[in-house]
Amino acid sequence: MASATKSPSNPLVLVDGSSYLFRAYHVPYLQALSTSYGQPTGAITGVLNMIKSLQKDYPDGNIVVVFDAKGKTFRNEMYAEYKANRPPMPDDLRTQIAPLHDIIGAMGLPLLVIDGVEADDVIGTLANQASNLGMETIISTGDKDMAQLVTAHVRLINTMTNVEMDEAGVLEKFAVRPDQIIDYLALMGDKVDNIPGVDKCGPKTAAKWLAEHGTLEQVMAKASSVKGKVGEHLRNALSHLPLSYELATIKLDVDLPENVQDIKPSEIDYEKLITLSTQFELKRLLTETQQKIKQTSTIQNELPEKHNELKVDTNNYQTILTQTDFDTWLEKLKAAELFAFDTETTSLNYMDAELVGVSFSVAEGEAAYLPVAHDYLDAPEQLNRAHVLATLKPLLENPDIKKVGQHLKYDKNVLANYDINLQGIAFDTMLESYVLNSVTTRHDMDSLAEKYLGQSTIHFEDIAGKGVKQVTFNQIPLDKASPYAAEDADITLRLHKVIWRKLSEEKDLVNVFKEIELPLSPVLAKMEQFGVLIDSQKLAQQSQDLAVRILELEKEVHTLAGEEFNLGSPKQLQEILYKKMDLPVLKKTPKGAPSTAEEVLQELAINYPLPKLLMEYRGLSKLKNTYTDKLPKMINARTGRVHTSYHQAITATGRLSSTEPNLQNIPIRTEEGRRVRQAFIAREGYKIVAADYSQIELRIMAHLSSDKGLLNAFATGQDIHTATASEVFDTPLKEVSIEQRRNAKAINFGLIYGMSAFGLSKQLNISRFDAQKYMDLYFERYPSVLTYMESTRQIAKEKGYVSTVFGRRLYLPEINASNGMRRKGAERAAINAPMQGTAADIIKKAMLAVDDWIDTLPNDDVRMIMQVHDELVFEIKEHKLIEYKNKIISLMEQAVQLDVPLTVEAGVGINWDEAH
DNA sequence: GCACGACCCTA
DNA sequence: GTAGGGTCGTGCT
Repeated sequence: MASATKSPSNPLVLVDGSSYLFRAYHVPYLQALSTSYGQPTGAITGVLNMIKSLQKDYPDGNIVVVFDAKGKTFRNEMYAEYKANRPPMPDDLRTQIAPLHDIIGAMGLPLLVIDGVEADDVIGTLANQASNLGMETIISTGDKDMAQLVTAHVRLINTMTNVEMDEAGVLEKFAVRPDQIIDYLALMGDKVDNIPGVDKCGPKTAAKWLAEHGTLEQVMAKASSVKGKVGEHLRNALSHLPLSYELATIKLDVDLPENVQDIKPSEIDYEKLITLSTQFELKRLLTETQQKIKQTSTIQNELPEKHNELKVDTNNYQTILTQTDFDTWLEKLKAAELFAFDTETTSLNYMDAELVGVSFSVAEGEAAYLPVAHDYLDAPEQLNRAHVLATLKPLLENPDIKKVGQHLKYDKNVLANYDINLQGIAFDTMLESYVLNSVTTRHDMDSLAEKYLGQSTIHFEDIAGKGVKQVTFNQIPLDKASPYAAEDADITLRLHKVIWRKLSEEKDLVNVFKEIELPLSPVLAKMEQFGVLIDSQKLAQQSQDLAVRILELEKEVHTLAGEEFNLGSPKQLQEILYKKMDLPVLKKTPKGAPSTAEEVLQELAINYPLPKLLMEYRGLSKLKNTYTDKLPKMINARTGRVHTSYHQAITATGRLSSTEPNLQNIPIRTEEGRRVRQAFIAREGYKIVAADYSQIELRIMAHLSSDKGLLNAFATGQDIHTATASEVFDTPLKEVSIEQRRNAKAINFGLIYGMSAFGLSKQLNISRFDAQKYMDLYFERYPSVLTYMESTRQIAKEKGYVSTVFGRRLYLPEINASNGMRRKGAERAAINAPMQGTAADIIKKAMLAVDDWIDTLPNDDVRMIMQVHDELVFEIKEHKLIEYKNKIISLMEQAVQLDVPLTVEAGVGINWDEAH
């Protein structure tokens, strides 16, 4: 044995990929590796590191990587029990194989995966061919069985331990010659592969016998003369030893697509390597690839021809300061089939944002920034904003001039404040990325550039600073602002090309993008711009009332506790409750501290006075801090209304989210909470109409599962929870008790959330056993629901994603995770996503239909002002209130056609609370 | 000044 | 048991 010695000039290096894959998978520090979205990458990293090390040790070597194929091999046919004791490949290893193959392929290394045989056999065949041709061959493996392949020309190297073995090495290690290894292995058998050998015969005995008799055949012939227990074992093994010998023999004559001398590396696919290393967050591979690209392009640049210099130059960005340059670019924009467009402003809030400049890109690397309002000291003279906008207006408003942008809803809103109605939005990279895969990345431009282009962009913080020292865009010098702004447009166009190519491959996704997300964006913009009217006086009064009550509660609590403390601090509260007052600890937080959460307080409130007061305190201070104090502050001075932002590319499932303020979590469950809703009012002469889908997710479950009982219950218009209770508890509809209905409701909700018996038992405060009984009963009555749940889980595991009725996809990176908690969590998400996601699709389609209808109305009679997942809220003029309300109900109910009817309930009121 | 956990509001 | 956002207190930089 010797450590890696100098290699022959250009050896054939055969890599046993599968053996390294398994070994790397079990290395602790590699096991910890995974992407930010939960895809394990330890085994990939391990194998790549190993290949890298081989490339370093054998710079001129011809590296060929061999993997086991999926499925059975000829050895299984020979011996049904072969490897029967092996557990199936863990899912978190399986998911690493395809990416690893892709990466190795992109590295240009020949990759062999041959059906019906193992990697050993392919390596054996290649080594044999090479050895016959007198080629120096190195087999890189961690598998001792390969020692049988060692010859004068063939050596083994274990790249993980860096131990190399030639013929002498084999003899030293195993005390038998390479040509005796098969005999040696047959005698010992192999527990892991389930190959029978001679009982109690280990390496020592096997080597001893082979030293005495030379071959297995001779050992068997002399079996009768072997004394003692071992002799007996040997004689017992005689009948199966020939089979063991055969199983241990590596094939040398596998049918291969190419002969060894014809296997050559191919070109390195840098682009693919960048994509893959970015996708799987393989930092080292990414850096090395980028370095190699740099080296390669440097070499190209050093070539005498300079004709491609312009092409390579990615900094061909212009700053437009003169009318002449502006005119030139206007022509470019008009001539372009599609151009990228971006605005630079003073604020992320579209209502406050002032336009500072615009940027364009018409081709990769060809971009310009047109500043109009930089006003730092010594700022150069710029074109006049009003003039620029007036000139651009016809272009920007022309629906036939196609634009692409990143999150253009924002730009559309900003431009609306300058009386420009941005049209011709053909693509939006944020939405493209979101539809393509909602979960593997955030959808901001910096993240997208990293993921899809493998490029790091100039970040806003790089040029504007951060924290309190951050300046607004008008303060940023043009030498910094221009490259940033032009790059935004340039990158957007590049991103569009890459993402759209991927998206185009999936018809369903293109459909979701074109028919739902892209047209929805301007509808949301309209809702945001219009805003919601808030009665700030009413909220101010509520705040005052709340303040009084909160102060009272604080005093009472302090008295009970015997000291003053901050009721808002869970930490201080813990001290008081569990240390000072010595209350029982019912539950702990994930970090191990005793919990003071609502459900705990509720339990404690039965026996102690303080928790009850605290619950009231919490409820009221939440109300005051989050709603009654904050909402009036969000009123825009110009419009007198509140303008939320609807985020279209945040949630995994396709729902919208709302911020600044969040209008999707306004209280409704308690009386005090509902008062906040009373402050959501309509303009003079208008009323609030709130229309919501009833039981939409359960209806979708009925549609998706095609369950007869469930479909029938909806078709006949029954109260679904009562109907469920009637079935599950075998009670006539009319005799269903309140308690039974409540339980049925919990089951129904649980199903939507992918529940377990454990979860249901907690929800209903019953035993796990009873919960399981309920669930069993449910599935007995609605068997197709069970089938649907199971097949959804199955599909998720196989494909890695689930889909909505309209083809939207949700990827579940952790669906095959080895961590049980994570896997189970992904399974629940897989169950929930098609229902929640389809509901999101439906209301989005309804919004489009309603918006189309609103556009046909002559006056400003109807305004869609809010969306809360299954509810749309409108401001409607009083004169045709009922007619319009009914029209909206019908549009929402007919928005899509499912196997169940959709029903919408709508209410009217002078405020949002009354409209419910 | 910022990130994070605990808590609580919604569908 | 699903999907979100906002506020507060706390502890680190």
